Amino acid sequence: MLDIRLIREKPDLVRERLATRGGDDGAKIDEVLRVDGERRKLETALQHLNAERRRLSKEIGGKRAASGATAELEARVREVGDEIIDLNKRTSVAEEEQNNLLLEIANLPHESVPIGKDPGANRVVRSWGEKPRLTEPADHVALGAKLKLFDLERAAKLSGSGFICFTDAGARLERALINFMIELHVREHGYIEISPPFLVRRDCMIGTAQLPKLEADMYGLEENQLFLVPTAEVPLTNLHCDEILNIADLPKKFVACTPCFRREAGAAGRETRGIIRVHQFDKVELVKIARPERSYDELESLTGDAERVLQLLGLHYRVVELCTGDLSFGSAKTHDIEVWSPGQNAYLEVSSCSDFEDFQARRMRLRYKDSQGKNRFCHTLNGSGLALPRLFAALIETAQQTDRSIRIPEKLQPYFGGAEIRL
RNA sequence: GGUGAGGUGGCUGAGUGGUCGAAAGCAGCGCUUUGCUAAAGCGCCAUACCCCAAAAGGGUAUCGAGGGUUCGAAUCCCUCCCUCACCGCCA
Repeated sequence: MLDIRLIREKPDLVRERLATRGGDDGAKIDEVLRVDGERRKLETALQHLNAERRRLSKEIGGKRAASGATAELEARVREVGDEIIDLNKRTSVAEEEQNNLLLEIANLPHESVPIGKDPGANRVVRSWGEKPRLTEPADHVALGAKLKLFDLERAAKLSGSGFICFTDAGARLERALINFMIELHVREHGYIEISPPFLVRRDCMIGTAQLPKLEADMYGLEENQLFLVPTAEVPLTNLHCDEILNIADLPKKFVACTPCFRREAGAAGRETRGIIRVHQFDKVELVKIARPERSYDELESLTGDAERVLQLLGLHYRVVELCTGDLSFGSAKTHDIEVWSPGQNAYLEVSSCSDFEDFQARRMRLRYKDSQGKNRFCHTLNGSGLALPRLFAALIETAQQTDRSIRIPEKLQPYFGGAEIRL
């Protein structure tokens, strides 16, 4: 969330930056400012009363020690106490109202982010490799069916539409990709491997800003108030919530592979063919907790770490810088990595590398002690490294041979235990 | 699931009704001593918020969370959450 002091001191700047996203968060700024003013008034009055009570209570203590009469004083304190209870309630209500508003206001886009309403204003910053020259390429659905790599019909029997059941060589290929990516990030990029819980508390979901806004997209377990993680970003980023880290320990770099659960409410009919958009998928996720000065350097290197996966697999991709209107709620700047899918004849988003600055850290009270001994909020970043089903689809489509067998990229062969897939 | 113990500052840990935002130690910062390092000595060192144009300064809250008792709560009572130990059950 945004710093209330920034909103107070530079409301116009905040409104202006928020307006570039295209939402109506600007209106919430007026609301927050109103509640903030009210809250502070209440708080000040409350503090005066508390001071009064302390003073009188101490006086009673002194008089009692000197065996003086205190009945009159006690009656006065009782009155003050009643007022305190009342004011306290009103202050808490205002505090909560302010906090709830702040939780619903999006992050400010970084100055370098191109201004624009929709994906049309996104900027391709670079691309790598070339589109493979294939004559009449089969798409992953056809390839998967022919080589029995996954079975969507049977998955639907188990769980309904939007679920994947990888089978045989397909399951092995997915596992090979996971191991390949995790090993790469751990051994060559210096990330610490984590195997986190897949169910998290509501607070965590608020911390990384999936909630309150995106509740309709999340799977939750009502009974015990836990949520299925929509991405490993949630447990990884929250790992150090409520902590004050040592500056020497930054940046912290984590990698984890977890299933990701998403309702995809309202996405019906869009990109839903095959395994491109599903309710559950595996994803290797990269998360960094960084000091603010290094934040944007860390974003560049994180993006590079994710790109490396595609380079080693020989898959053509491009990196797109999202415009202000396409930025997710909490992000200040985002690079999407899009791999080429010959079957769809389109680029598929396989990673979204974002810098949240202190937006998430403030929500989860994630701080570090700077060299002056002052506590400051960390910056948090994350990006997929990479999402499995789309990577899987792009890989088999790109690596297909004219007889519809698949040639496994050389770097992946040791993990897969073979050089090709054919029936 | 049952029983018991416990949750205090960056960490360890004392504190059972007022003068406690909290002893002591560790870590950190500054100074002194020193060829350098080490060691020693001295001092400083929680957070958030509010008031103030700002600085200086002042104030309030916070001892897991919420509620209660009381003139007054880290301290007493209740509820919840979490941790640990043992027992039961189970991959």
